[in-house]
Amino acid sequence: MVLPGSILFSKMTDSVEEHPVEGRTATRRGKRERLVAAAVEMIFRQGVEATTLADIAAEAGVPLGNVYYYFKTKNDLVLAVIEAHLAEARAMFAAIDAAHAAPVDRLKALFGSLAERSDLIARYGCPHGSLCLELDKRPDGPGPAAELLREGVSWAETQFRAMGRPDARELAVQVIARYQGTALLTSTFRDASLMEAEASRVAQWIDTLD
Amino acid sequence: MVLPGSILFSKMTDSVEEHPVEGRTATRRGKRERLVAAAVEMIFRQGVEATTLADIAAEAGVPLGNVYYYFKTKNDLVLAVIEAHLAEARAMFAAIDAAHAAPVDRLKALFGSLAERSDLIARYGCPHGSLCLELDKRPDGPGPAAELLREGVSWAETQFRAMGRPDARELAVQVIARYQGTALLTSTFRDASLMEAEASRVAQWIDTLD
DNA sequence: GTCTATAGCCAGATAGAC
DNA sequence: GTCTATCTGGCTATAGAC
Repeated sequence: MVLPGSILFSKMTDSVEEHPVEGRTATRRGKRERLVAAAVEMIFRQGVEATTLADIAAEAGVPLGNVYYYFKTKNDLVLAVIEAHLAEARAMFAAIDAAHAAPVDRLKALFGSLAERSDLIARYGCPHGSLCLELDKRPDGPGPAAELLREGVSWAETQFRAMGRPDARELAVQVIARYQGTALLTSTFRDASLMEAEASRVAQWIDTLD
Repeated sequence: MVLPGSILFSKMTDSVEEHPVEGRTATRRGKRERLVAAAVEMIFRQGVEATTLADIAAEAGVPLGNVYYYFKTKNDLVLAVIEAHLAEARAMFAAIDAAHAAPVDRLKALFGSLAERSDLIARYGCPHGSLCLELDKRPDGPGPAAELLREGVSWAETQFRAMGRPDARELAVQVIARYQGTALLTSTFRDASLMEAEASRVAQWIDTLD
């Protein structure tokens, strides 16, 4: 099965409008998207604080000053990054739902795709967890970043509930926590096999619940 | 059972030497320790990047410029913070080992004490995981911070091995990953009950392995 | 050993020509 | 809409009096 490429690996296409009725709109969309894609990439690799707007602008091939035409502040750009991750995550869950009817298969498919990314996770960790943890340290809390984890928990809860589990919520929290914790150890120890081993363990565990 | 207070909650005592044979040494030790304690606290709450030396100096009641008498760079101070956490973690494991002979009880004791800290974890997360994740984003990797997780994995591995489990290493990785992942969700959602629920689940799980 | 003042740098953000 | 040049502030780190 092929899942949609994560936003992390496939840069967003600089979609040139197919019918560029108005040149300005086409250009604007392209630059904005490139900036967000560059920000997603750089923040994934370096974290929010360590990534400068100059880094992002350079990666996107946009002059620094021009960034402020699209985003009033750095934080606005970070919010756009979170939105992009959210949209990507939702697309992935939708694709899994479309490809598999049984909740058991859906849950296994999720961990299968995570295992496929184990190399990237070993290098940079899970982008959702990283964002939540870093933004959580801010005075105003994680804010919208928390949605990144909530989305996964909700989706998993739906699957467990469809399996007839009354403890669906708890199981969903557990399965996401196991993934996030494994991602942390996988990246800290730079050992992709940890995530792969966890994926197969989760698959077995899911079967015992069915 | 009472475990030694974590470095996170009990500030290091500004130990005035009981026999201050030499005034200078006593003062120096006190200031250095206060700086490390303040750094541990501020970095736990705000993260490494967001914490300035001015923050730390103010918290410790030391003039900013004086910090450089004790630490050549900010990074040196961060290393001292990691060392302090390591020492604290080792002390905690030693205390558990001393209080319980059976590995099953030792593992349960660990999660019991983590559950007791659930409120603090709900606010700021696990300091070890936070440090690993943030420093992992640096060009040179997590460096010595990885020891923080390795220490826990090694200790857990020893317990599982004493239980006669040939898969002790894998089990140790799993149990630490479960804790770290739960800590992330606990702090992101500001819900201490997640950690408490996980602690009792782990206790049950440990029993099934015995 | 201690502390004040400040140097030097680099980030986010803005002004304004084009 | 685009881009260069620059302002402003805050941070790490140092100089040097005491």
